[in-house]
Amino acid sequence: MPASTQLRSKNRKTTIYDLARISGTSPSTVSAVMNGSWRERRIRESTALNIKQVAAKHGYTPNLQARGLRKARSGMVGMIIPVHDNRFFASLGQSFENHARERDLCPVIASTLRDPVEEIRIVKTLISYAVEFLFIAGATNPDALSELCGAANLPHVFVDLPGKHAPSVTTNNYLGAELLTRKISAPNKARKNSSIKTKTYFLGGNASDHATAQRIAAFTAVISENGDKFEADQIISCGYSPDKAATAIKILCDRIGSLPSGLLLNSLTVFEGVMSHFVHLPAEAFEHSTIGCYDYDPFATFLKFPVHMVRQNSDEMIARAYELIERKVTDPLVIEVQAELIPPRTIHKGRYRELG
Amino acid sequence: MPASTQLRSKNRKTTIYDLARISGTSPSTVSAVMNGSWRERRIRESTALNIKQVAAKHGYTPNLQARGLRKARSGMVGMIIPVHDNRFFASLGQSFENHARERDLCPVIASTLRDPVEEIRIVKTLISYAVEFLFIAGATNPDALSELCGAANLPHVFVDLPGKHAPSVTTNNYLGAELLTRKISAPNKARKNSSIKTKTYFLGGNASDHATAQRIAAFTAVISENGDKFEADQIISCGYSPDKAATAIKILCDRIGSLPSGLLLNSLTVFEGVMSHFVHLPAEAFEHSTIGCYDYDPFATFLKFPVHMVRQNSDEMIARAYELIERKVTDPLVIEVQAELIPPRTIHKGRYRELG
DNA sequence: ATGAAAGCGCTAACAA
DNA sequence: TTGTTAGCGCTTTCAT
Repeated sequence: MPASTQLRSKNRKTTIYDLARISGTSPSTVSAVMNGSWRERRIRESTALNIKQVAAKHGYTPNLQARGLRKARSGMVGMIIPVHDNRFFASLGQSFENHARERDLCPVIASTLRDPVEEIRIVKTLISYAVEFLFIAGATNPDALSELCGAANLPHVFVDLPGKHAPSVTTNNYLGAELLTRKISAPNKARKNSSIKTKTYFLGGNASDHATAQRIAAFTAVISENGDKFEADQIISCGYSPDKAATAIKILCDRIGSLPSGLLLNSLTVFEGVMSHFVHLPAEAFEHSTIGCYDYDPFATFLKFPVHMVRQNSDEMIARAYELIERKVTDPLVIEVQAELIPPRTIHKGRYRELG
Repeated sequence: MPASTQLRSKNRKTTIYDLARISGTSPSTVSAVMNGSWRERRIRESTALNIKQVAAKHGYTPNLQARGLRKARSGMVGMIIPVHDNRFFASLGQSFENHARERDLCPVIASTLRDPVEEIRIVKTLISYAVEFLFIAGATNPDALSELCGAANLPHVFVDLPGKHAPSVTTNNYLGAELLTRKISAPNKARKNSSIKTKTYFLGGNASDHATAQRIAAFTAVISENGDKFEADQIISCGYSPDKAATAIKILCDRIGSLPSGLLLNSLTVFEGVMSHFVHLPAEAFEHSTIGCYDYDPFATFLKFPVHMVRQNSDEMIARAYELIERKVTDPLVIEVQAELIPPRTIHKGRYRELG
């Protein structure tokens, strides 16, 4: 076939120049029509309509990289989370995305697997893609990330784990843990004068991480205010992995000869590990024990023994984070969102009701 | 301050031109150094080193939009899923991301909320951002998406729910449901001659969706092969919402006067809804009933009554999908990945063991 | 071993 | 009401 009638390469996508040529107009007119600014450019309705039809017919899609390059804003917004495969972070991600779409932004969610090196690499990548702002959830090294963002002039807010150099939205860990500890230690008071041991334990997490530290503070405060003596061995920070938790609970049970009267599990993964030990215990073992978990899984509220859970309000956290961004807040203030206590719904205990 | 010494606007980011000026070299040299192609361009090691230092000092980050525009490939890869907040899809997302990072690609995961219109909008957006390929999980309208991708010359593979115009990786729904149905209907045979009702029910999902259809086919096949008569009322497709499931199970229990002897729940959300009814039932109600669920939650395996679960192998599904992309497969072949049967680990029934 | 210059597709002055 | 044109920051021949 002669060069003059050669078809455009099957692989090259239609551009505004093609559309301009085909519709007998100019690239800038097409541009205005395609990006919706044609009314204020006073382009005739008929022209716009025609161009739109041509565009549809040729399956035109705008090149957002080119647009982003030119406008120096990409239309993308970023969020980093430790993992997708976790109820809490998945909810945060879902909320982030819903809010982004309401604003016609393209959400990009990346997971860091809690690796500080990867975390930095990912933030650099997002900066390179010119995301317009960044939410940072569960950062391992908030300050380093703030520095990166600062250099790139990138507005950012911390979620869940706070940072010192940008605004943060966190759960009110202290209050949540306080309420939870009351639930699991309250029954102890009742049998204060009985022969039953009344010691309550906190299991899981790293005492050095901010959220855990706050929860431990609340835990010890509640224990102490009962007049009970608080001992250091009541805190067992064995990390978050199910395996570590399984080992830790086994050792504890062996040592004290029974389940503790109260047990606060610091995450679902910890709970999962603990369950793999519980499976070996007889039903009676749970009679004088109350379990609480800081985090929520619907099925965990339906176990044989009552479990008090805390559900974080991920949607409100994200809503607040957007507010901070939109108000252009950059001071390192911390907004605390309240978590919700979910009562046990243990089956075979009569009607569905709050046991706590 | 005189214009000549004016500092660059705090807001403008450093470019290769700045770096070239500062290091006394040229943009193309800087470009080669920054994108790693400097060895084959035979740039002196010392030059490269110097440029790298200058870049680091000025906090340079490449503009990936510009690079993408120029190279006509963005370095991003896309995946759409119905929701983030779901164990299975979250796992798929996590695997997708891990594999992408291994290949130095930037993963973009977007959720459609099972809305066909949103689904199309999102794919168009990803096309506009020039993602290099697309994984489509749980599509509501696979064919429309294939058409879009085809027009944009975008390689894509379907995951979970297959498409007709591109390769797919699905779970072997038939086999999974077959195994599961055997588990929950096997006990019935044992009491074949007793007075206990032996009817087994399938609850949840939409009979029209591909995965559910396959599972129902397996379910009916297993039921029938026992010589039991199969009746249409044994399939209750009430959708996926917990509320609908709660209502459906209540109606069923009221109608037959007890729990069915076997019950296959088609998703975790369905199971969740069913639980909110179970909570009203006495312990004895479960004695002659076996429950199975197509999907997995660790805590659901620890309930008072035994629950057989199916866990889909999300990581292998994603690995296969990458293989298809990398082999440039475009034929609509379907690869089936096998799901795993997870036995109950009900507590208070003796040692941790497989009950099934 | 390095530099100059064209151009990726788009937007936004500025012209007309 | 519409067209012309100069870049956005980068890669990539082609020179040197």
